[in-house]
Amino acid sequence: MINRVVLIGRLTKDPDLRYTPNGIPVATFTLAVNRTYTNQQGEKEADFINCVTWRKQAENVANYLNKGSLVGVDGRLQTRNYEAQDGRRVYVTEVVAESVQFLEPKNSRTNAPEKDEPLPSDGYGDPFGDSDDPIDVSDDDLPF
Amino acid sequence: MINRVVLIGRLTKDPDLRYTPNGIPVATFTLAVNRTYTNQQGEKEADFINCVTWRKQAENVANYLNKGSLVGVDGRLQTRNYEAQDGRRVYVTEVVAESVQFLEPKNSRTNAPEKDEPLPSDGYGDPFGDSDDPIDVSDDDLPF
Amino acid sequence: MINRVVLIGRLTKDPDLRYTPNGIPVATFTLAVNRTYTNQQGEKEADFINCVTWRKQAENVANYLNKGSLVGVDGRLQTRNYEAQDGRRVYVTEVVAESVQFLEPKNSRTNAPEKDEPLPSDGYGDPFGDSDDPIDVSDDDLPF
Amino acid sequence: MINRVVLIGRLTKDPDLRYTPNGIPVATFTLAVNRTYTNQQGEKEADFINCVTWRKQAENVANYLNKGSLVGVDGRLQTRNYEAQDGRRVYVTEVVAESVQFLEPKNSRTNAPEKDEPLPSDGYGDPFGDSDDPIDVSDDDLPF
DNA sequence: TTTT
DNA sequence: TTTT
Repeated sequence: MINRVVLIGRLTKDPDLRYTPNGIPVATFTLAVNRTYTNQQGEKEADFINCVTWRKQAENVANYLNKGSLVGVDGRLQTRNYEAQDGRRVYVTEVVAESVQFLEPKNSRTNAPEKDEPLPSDGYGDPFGDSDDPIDVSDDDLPF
Repeated sequence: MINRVVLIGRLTKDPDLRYTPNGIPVATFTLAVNRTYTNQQGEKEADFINCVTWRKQAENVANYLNKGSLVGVDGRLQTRNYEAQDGRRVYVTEVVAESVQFLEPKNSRTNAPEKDEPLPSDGYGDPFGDSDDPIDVSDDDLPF
Repeated sequence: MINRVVLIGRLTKDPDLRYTPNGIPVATFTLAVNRTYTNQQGEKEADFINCVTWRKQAENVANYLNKGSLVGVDGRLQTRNYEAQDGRRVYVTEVVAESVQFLEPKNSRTNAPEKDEPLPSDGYGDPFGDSDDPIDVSDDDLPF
Repeated sequence: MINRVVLIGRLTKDPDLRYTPNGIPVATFTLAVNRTYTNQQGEKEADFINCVTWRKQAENVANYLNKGSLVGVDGRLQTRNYEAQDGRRVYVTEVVAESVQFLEPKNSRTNAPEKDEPLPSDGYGDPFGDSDDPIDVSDDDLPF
């Protein structure tokens, strides 16, 4: 069925690069997408949208983007859920970025090798949290 | 900035119609959007995407759609957060449906007047939950 | 660069299935996409958009769709130009349908074998015209 | 019905600003959208897509963009046709840009007052040609 | 050259 | 908490 998302926005922080147990690169990042309308209080004028990308694209994202980079994303919406430490079920809606277009002159990141840590052996965790909650996602679930 | 979502899917249950304190209709519904690829286990083959729509469109959705209805949605992604009963902050990503296209022969719902209950006076609550958590959204935040 | 089109509309006539010299199936069809606004005269209330699709998708389109079928299309815009019989250059803007979603209960076409004629040996012609103008498109130009 | 186009590309030349007989601004421009795939010959690697925009957006486009400017466009596909000088009917497919996002630091154009000539009194002509063919489009047909 |  |  049709499921299409197109966004232009800026990374709220440096992208996060990890690897599945099988060695497939996964990059996650959050886009701030400014709204066109302004509310009366002038507050909450952006949406913050979590994105995931895989393989070569993931490596490019990690190598060439950083906090503040302007990008275009073409992808699709995905929902998943996982069990948090406290046993609650957490529901996640995120964009799987099939293509990421860099909209600024190349500005290669200074290497941040601490980002290249492997994933926990049983999944890719909560890619947008600070914790490392394992979740039930394996290589079999890779979207492409 | 560009923020565009287009979906085709089926309502997972009847839409929910409420009203803001100022009397503006808000309908919420969840779309099951089947994925094109199939994972090896044959499991989790759909995404479940929460949608909101306002005003006339909200009333049409409530009047003409029900569980299982096939629709096309053109809209944008929105993020919000609100405080749950237990004090945790809950982050929500949903689609604001600017237009909803009905893709099946009209099949007017039998009236379900219990759906037309007003919202709590301080916001439109957690539109996708069963509870009535008030959240800090007022008429000033209406997207159009 | 980002180039994305999503449409819902009805086929203005039966799709046209041809083959490149190398045997790759190409289906073309035109979608009538009704406009949401109505002009004062009530005239010209639809856009008529030419679409192309390739390979397996082309065969499915030819086998399962006909005049009046309702479909969703996810694809991209493409421009090409070719020389007409009278020497003029003709510019074409069309949608390359990467995915076509059938939105109506299967209603398998009665076979129309005269549609399955091969393309002229030097290209796929003007797929939306009645003539068979050869154009400078070869298998090398296939978009996927 | 759903009709959505999102593009990122560069203006192939300065935008063209005109006015309808009723004084409504119309800007036209062509976007070069680079393809992601490369054909074997390395030729024809972009699509050239005609766009129209109206009113305030038209004036902004004319004031702030020029040849080479990078923009994002969110809009819809439109088809029209008009009679050429030689009596042939010309079919046009173009994008009505509902929003145009400037993707480069402001670089205000030097005024090009010769662009601000009014339209012929009976329509907005062939906005992408060099000629001034009148066509049967009046203010009544304005899309918004 | 246009669909329900 | 999920639709055909």
